[in-house]
Amino acid sequence: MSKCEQCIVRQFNSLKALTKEELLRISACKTSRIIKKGEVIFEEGESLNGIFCIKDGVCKLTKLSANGKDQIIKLVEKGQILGQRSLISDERTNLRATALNDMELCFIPKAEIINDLKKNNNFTMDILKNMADDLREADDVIVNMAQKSVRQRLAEALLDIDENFGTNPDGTLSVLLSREDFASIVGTATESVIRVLSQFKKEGFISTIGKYIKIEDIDGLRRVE
Amino acid sequence: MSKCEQCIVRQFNSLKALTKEELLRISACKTSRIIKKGEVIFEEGESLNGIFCIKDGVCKLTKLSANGKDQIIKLVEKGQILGQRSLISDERTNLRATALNDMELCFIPKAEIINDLKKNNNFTMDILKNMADDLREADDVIVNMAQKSVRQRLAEALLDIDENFGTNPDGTLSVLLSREDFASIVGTATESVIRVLSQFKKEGFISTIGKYIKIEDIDGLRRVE
DNA sequence: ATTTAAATATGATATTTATCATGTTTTAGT
DNA sequence: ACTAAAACATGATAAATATCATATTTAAAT
Repeated sequence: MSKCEQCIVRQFNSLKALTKEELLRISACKTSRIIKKGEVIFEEGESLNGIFCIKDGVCKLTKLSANGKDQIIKLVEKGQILGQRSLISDERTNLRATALNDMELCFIPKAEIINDLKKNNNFTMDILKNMADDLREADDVIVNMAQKSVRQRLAEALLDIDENFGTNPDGTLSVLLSREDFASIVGTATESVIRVLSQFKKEGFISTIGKYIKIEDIDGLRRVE
Repeated sequence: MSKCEQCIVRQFNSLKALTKEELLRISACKTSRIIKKGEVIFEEGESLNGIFCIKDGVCKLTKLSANGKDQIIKLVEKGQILGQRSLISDERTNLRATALNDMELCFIPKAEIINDLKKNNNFTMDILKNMADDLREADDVIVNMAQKSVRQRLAEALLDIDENFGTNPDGTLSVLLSREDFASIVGTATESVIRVLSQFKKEGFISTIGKYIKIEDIDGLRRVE
């Protein structure tokens, strides 16, 4: 089993605020898991009892709507932590996490880390900062959902993925999403996504290489009204 | 100037986690403000440098969209705290706060309370819990915006206000919002709100007394599809 | 009290988006 | 390599919602 102290991934999340001693203890009790693409990491309404540190891969966090459709609330990638809220309260998760590609996760039981949250103020403050950021992002999403068209939201989703998850060597977006996934981010019908993507292609904003999407005119996408 | 130690309002927010000594110090440095209906408490993008404890009244938190329309993200009432995020980071506010009725606020400078955040773990944990709750709520709003119709969202907005802000003695909703405010919560055009409210009236779900709305058939509203 | 402005209301119409139908392409499994 | 299933694509149409126009009512200001 690899050691947390030497794990690079930790630098990208709140665990960086832990002391060497705290890390050693966590390293000793953590368990590693391999999750295949499409597999569910945890279900909506599940009790987590710990946090996941994403060593590799990307997953989607979704919430089931009353109409039976899934809504993607957030994409989470390597370096980030899942299930922070399980540390704060005993509530169940409000989202389901599903792997978008093969993933490697480390699970740290709540019991082993809850004391650090209480005693290491740097750690707590870092988690607070993360939550504050998440909250600000959520506010932006709400405004976009409420005020922008499907076309605009899809353009922004593409830009967002480009900015936050980067591209492959050939310039295609590194996170591979189905049209249905895009629909679930944008909050629209799959057919609408397909139509708008076709338009974007005709307008020269994007191109496709196999299933992958490549942004060809980033300023064009930004200007979409 | 009234004293924080004796203030009932404090019981409803994170300040309840402070010790007697901490409260005394805060009480000595806080300033009280009266805000008239319609006045702006703080602007989007402002540096706050402290938190507001709402002693009386209700305000709306809005974000200006690219299309020039305001989106109401949240209503905040007596007992709650505004500007928690200013304690966590030095970032500017991402929302504007506007009084919906006459308000009484206490302002506590960041410098006086930031040490409590670092030293009093109960206080920090309570703020963390609040943020976690806000985040879960925001997730719900995102799903509703993305997946539900204007009719459903307006019905839920009415139910939400009824549940969280209560009613006047005559049964009308105690928070008075304009049709434009409702539009800004639901994320639709003012005319659409007016039309749907008229429908709800015809269907017997609500009635109006002057400008005030009264829910007549709460289960009917809940069943709106 | 009178005027003015703002909020509410409603109709007509345009635009956006969803839904249904159907066909094609791609992927996965044997 | 072949078959079934899933994903993608596109047209036709329906439904939801926005926009524009125009009254009417209510509130605010002098």
